Amino acid sequence: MAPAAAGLRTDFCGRLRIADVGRVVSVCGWVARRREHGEHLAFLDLRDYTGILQCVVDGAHDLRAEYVVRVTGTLRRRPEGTTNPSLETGEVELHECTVEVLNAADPPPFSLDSRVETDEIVRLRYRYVDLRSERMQKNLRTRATVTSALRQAMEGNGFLEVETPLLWTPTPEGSREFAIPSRLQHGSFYVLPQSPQIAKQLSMVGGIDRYYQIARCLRDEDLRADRQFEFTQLDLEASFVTEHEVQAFVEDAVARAIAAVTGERPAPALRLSWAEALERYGVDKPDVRFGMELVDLKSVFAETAFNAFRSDAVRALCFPGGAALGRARLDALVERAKGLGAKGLVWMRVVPGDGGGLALDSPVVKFLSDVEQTGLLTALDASLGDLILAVADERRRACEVLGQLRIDLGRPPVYEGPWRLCWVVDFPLFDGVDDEGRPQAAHHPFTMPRPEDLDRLVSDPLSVRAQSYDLVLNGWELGSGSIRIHRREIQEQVFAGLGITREEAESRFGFLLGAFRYGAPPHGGFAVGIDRLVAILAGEENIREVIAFPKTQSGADPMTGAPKPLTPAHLAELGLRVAPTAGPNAPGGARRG
RNA sequence: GGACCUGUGGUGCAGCUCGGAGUGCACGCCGGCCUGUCAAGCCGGAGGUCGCGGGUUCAAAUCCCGUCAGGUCCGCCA
Repeated sequence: MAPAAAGLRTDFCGRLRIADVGRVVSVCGWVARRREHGEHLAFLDLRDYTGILQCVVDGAHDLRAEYVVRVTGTLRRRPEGTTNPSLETGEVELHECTVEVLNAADPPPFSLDSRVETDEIVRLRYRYVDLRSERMQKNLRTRATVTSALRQAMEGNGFLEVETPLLWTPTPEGSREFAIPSRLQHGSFYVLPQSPQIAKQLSMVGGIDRYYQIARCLRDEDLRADRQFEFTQLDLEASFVTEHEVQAFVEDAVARAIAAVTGERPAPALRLSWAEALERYGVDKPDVRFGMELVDLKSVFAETAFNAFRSDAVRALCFPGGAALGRARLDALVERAKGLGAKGLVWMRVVPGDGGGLALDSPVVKFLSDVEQTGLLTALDASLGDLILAVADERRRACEVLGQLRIDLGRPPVYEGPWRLCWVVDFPLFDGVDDEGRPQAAHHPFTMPRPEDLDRLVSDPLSVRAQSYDLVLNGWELGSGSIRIHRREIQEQVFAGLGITREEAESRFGFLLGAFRYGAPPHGGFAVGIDRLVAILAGEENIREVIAFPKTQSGADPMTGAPKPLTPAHLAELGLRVAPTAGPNAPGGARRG
């Protein structure tokens, strides 16, 4: 819990209470605010990470915001009528104070007051100041609470923490890797690991049995609100387990982390197959906190005369209260659907009908029979004032477009509880084909197919299901995992399915395939995105808010100025020459300061 | 690679549609007054290449083009 104060101070600002009245205490911190009342009275709000304490000081002190000071005085109960219920220390104050300025400070570049939302680039440029804010203090402490709970859970389940290399070997395929030039072998490179995937599998061959690591992963892909170049995963792998045991370990760890922050263990995770998630929610990371599920209307429109609905599939959803949307808003929805790849979008308002029933208001209603209209309303369980959105298209596209519209229209902020964990299982082994018609690995090429689907690996690869699974929290993908292939002949079949030749496989993953000859146990694992988990628990929609020193969307660090050009001497030492077309970072190129 | 939004004293905003003197608000900053405040209060003051470049115009923060930076998203993230 709270550490004992030591060194220059006897106490922390935010922890002093009525019970401490009469004690002579020393506190240290930053000047949060001062209120001066002439030459001989001023109030000084002193801030450390625990909170704020009011100190009554002689007005003659030259104290400014963010000065670092040590205050020694006697704690007393505040005079009648001057308590401040909005402070945890609001019943007490420090008086007869001696103030030592440990360090003066320039005025801060922005207010640390939580009421003012400062532009993020300013906060990032002066991140060391921003970190003093209540928000960042709380977020980083939430993060530490989460990682601590995850470690405890993993160790409680017998997992061994093992570190894996940051300087790894290129394994083309997958996400783009950051390259590190070798000084000792010019022209050769390490890469930073996009995850410790292969290393942890090798640890299983090595008899570690249960491995975990709070691991930094690095991917040179474009950044997003929920994606940074470098991010942190709870990475784990276990031997002699089925996917159910892996999921139980993961769910226990995540539930404990949630409980450590919220005080409450979440309900057990739902389980959905990938196919069911797509059918009901139109995405592979369903947000099951709200309804608006997708409905199959194919049977309603089996014989329809409406050409647009004579399609491979007709899916719809019902947006409660959406009939109030104006025409401009509806047109925007149609455009959104087209932007997502749909041929079109049909909207229908549910309005009062003759004789007290329900009717549809839509440009296409004249093409629909009475039976179809009734069937539609029944299938969607629509009520007066709702808006029905329908897409007719190829099945998967219809589902995916409506799934996105469902999120656009109905989704609460990610951090709004309840915490609804959801396993999505039975992913396909391959997901579509590449430009040359070869199947693409949906997860990664070491994922074990379902045994009953093995015989279709060559004849019908796209129908093969994998022993892989994702964990979803409130519509955010928290992580994914799988049972791995541990037998060489299955691995070769999957490589064959992916169009990877024996020679290619040997050059890319030869060391892994070699290892598998020497007694690889059945094994599987998972990785949990800690930044995302913490962001949700901290009530943030952006993982930058739970990372001490994040990068901007263009991959820059406004505080340090990284990335920067290397000196010619440094480049020469690494045996590198920057191509003249490399842009502003090239030697001699323009570069802002 | 693409779409959309944003850029105005240190900070947060208004001004931009419909061009007319850097005009305004709040916080902060500097100076003065003030012995119970807590977003203290009162008085005075300083502080601006309106992101940058070009164009249109008698005249541009405002209209047009380009560019840079930040954000959200698509592509991308096995």
